[in-house]
Amino acid sequence: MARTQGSHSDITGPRIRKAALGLFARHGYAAVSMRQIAAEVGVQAGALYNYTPDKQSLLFHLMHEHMQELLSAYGELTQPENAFEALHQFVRFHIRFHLERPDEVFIAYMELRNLTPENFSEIEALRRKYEDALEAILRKGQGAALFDIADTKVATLAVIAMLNGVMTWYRAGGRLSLDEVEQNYWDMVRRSVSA
Amino acid sequence: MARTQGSHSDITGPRIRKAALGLFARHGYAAVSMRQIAAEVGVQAGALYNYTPDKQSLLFHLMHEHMQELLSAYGELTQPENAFEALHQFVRFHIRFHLERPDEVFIAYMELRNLTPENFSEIEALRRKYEDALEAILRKGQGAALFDIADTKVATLAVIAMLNGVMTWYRAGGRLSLDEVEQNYWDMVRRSVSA
DNA sequence: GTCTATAGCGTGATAGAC
DNA sequence: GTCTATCACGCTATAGAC
Repeated sequence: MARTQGSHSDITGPRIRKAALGLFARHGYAAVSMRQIAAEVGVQAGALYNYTPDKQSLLFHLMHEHMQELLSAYGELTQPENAFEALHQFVRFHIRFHLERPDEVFIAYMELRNLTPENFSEIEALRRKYEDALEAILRKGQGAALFDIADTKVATLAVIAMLNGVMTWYRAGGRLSLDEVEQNYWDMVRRSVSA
Repeated sequence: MARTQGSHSDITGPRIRKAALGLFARHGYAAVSMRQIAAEVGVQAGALYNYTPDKQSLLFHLMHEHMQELLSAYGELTQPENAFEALHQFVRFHIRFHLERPDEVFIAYMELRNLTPENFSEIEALRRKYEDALEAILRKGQGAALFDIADTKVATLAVIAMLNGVMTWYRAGGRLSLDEVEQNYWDMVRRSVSA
């Protein structure tokens, strides 16, 4: 399987990131060595440094790309005028997007402390932008008397935390279908903020 | 500060666990060395092995003790007959207990993958017992028509996930008092499951 | 019970051949 | 672009003096 010689600039890079993604998610950034990543790709450890200046950049790249994709995917949705519908769309989007990327999500939440301070700030800013999108919906619905929320910031974080919980237990092919899961969470989120 | 000789069997053990707790919470189990823990306690690395057979046992001990305390503290509460009141008590207990032990909670959630399979199973069983306590409340309230829940298992995990979210942002002395935080979350939890 | 010293190994990253 | 070889260092855990 693994070639021992030759040029693969176009495919080795993605394969390294994919291997790092899986290993970081499974064992944690600090517990994974560059040699392990190289072995999974089928190259020697030194070859990795043709694609990343260091291990930290590998982690940052994965997290940054994930957050950018999250924001751009959500940004492409057309926002319903009605805040109630907008919240419904957010809930469905959040669950579906995150369940499709378990490794990326896991890393984005668990490995924040292994980023350098500069890298941490950058990722944190992106995460904040996503939270702000939800908070804007809650504020709008509160203004329209659709919602009854004591504190929109707390509610924003509570809703996201509740939705993130689905990652810890949902497995495709389990007792509940994805649609049923979405319906379950939407029922709870809707009622938790409704007037 | 650090003694260089002498006997301290009665105090060094707890100090090691306390140092490990803080370092594991801040930097992660895999990223913390026995030398770092020893330095914080003020002894040499070799001395740690008078108190723990290895690093893994240190982690397991911290997580196991935390889960035991959680279960015993909750078990000491007198359970209200009314499921609505029982849920209210659970929410307040969960928030208060967890906010009092940020390091222990952080480790209990983040370091599960760094446990050996045997140790993982043991911790997981304790966590499951705690979840079962909440699920029993939801089932009881559902039976009494106090709650309207599509799936009690999903609701159990959703409520705990929502409540755990408070750990990521609450800081004593911040904008909201502990009582206000409890009230906010209780409002949301109550409505999310109410008939 | 703590120390010093060290065994045995793994780490991230680099140099130079091909 | 990948290889082999290596540097310089850190790691867990142990041995034996005190």
